[in-house]
Amino acid sequence: EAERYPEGIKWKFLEHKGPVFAPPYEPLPEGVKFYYDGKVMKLSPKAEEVATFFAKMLDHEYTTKEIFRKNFFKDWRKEMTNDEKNMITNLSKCDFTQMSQYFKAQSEARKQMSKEEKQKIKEENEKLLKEYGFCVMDNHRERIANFKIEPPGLFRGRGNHPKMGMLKRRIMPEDIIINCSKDAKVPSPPPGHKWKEVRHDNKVTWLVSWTENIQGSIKYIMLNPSSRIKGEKDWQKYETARRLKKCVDKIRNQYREDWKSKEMKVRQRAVLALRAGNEKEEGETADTVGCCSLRVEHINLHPELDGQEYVVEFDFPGKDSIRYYNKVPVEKRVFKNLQLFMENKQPEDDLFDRLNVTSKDKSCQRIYFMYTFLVYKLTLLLFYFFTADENVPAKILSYNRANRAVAILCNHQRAPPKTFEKSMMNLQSKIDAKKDQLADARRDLKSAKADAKVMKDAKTKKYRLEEQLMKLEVQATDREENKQIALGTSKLNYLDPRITVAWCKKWGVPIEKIYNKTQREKFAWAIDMTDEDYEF
DNA sequence: GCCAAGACTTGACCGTAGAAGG
DNA sequence: CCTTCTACGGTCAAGTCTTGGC
Repeated sequence: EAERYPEGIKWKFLEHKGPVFAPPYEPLPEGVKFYYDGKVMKLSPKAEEVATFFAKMLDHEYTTKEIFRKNFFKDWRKEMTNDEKNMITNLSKCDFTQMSQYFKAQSEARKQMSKEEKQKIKEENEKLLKEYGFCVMDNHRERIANFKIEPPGLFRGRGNHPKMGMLKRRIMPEDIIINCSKDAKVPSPPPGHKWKEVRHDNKVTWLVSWTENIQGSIKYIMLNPSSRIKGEKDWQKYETARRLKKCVDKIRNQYREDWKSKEMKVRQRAVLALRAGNEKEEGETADTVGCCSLRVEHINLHPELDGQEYVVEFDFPGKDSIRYYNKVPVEKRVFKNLQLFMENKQPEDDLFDRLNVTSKDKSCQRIYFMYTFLVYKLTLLLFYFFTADENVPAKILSYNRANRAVAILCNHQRAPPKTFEKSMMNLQSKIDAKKDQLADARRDLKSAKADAKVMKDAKTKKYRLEEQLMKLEVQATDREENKQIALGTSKLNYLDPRITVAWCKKWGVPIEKIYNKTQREKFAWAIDMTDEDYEF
């Protein structure tokens, strides 16, 4: 309901306190020794700090990887004095165990702190949040998402990242660009320091930015998802998806026609159907692909497989190097086209070689709406799975099942929780105990026939136990089905929250059962505007 | 018109507060 | 009340998509 701004203008007034910097390095106590080639060695403060980054990760698999060790050692040497450089020439001769043990002891001590000490820390955090965690954007006090600057450490790329282990340097005020409005009070840099720049750009949403040294990319401090500026954008996303709903059939018919096109490029575009997977700089990042950047080696074609015709077998590393493996039956025309695209190519050649994903080719534009399409498709899918069970736990199960169907489609997997089996067994024994109780209650009820009051009590008890048992059983089903599925991403990013809100209202499910506090804050706009007849 | 830089969204992972269980 | 477990939220890497400068 707030005033709309002209195209591109994101705000008129913006004031904040600037970022919170990582705490300065605290040198190790005298007693904690570092050994090189079996001999004690006192490191210079800079070299010591970088050494502690490695020591802190000693138990992690990263420190066994060759690329990680090589990158770390190279960057570590840059921080050493000449003497240290001459002395320390082999990482394998470095002994970080005392450092590592010291940090473990510290974290143990933190756990053992008294209630009062923990309370004190909590209060300090709250104070910091209160002071730096909010800004004023136009007429609202808004929560900032990440007001703390990322501390220095070793870069942890995912998958086979060529830069893993490199030193992520400490960010100083001199690296920081502050963005605020001209009429706002400019945050003051820490004493003795200056900001790199103060600018007043209301065509962007960020408050603070800096350039990180690993990829040379820019990092930002922005607002929380609960903020107006994020909420409006989110809302807009779902509105675009709703508009897509109106023309999706036309688009589909068009690309089905294009499967027959004389022009290879048009065919490729039509088989691809949507755009995902930008080009990446080789050697700068892990080797992962999206559908535009699929290579011949990532698919296998089976004219027949397990009783199905025209099956495409996908096997490729996707975002975060998560493996995508799936066998998908496709229409004959798609299959034949894929065969054509693979002809006379090497495994490492691009499957869709005629499409330039970065080009502004107008004829390709209509397929350039990856999120929109996902949002559209997934929201419909959620809707499709909704059912109306009579009790609330069963309704929630059915909601989660719908959510799960979406997550599976998106390949949102998770490693089963470490304690999964155990917690499942615990739950099962609770169910068994409940069943025993219920059997007892049923027996009591039978033998209570004579006395009306006793019988009434027994009935209530039986009913209550049945209710509790049902809840436990539903919980067990839900947990079992969710073993390897991560619901968060699809719930937070792809499913129109208004559908969820409408569903909750329609079936009398409290919204807190579906969205936790953070999620309710993020979707406040949807909760406010939606009634039970909302249609996507 | 191209494309690198910039902006913004998505996503896995991890530590821990606080709920649940004993 | 103490211990155990798990959901939550923070963190930051890794994507997508837009913009602006040449």
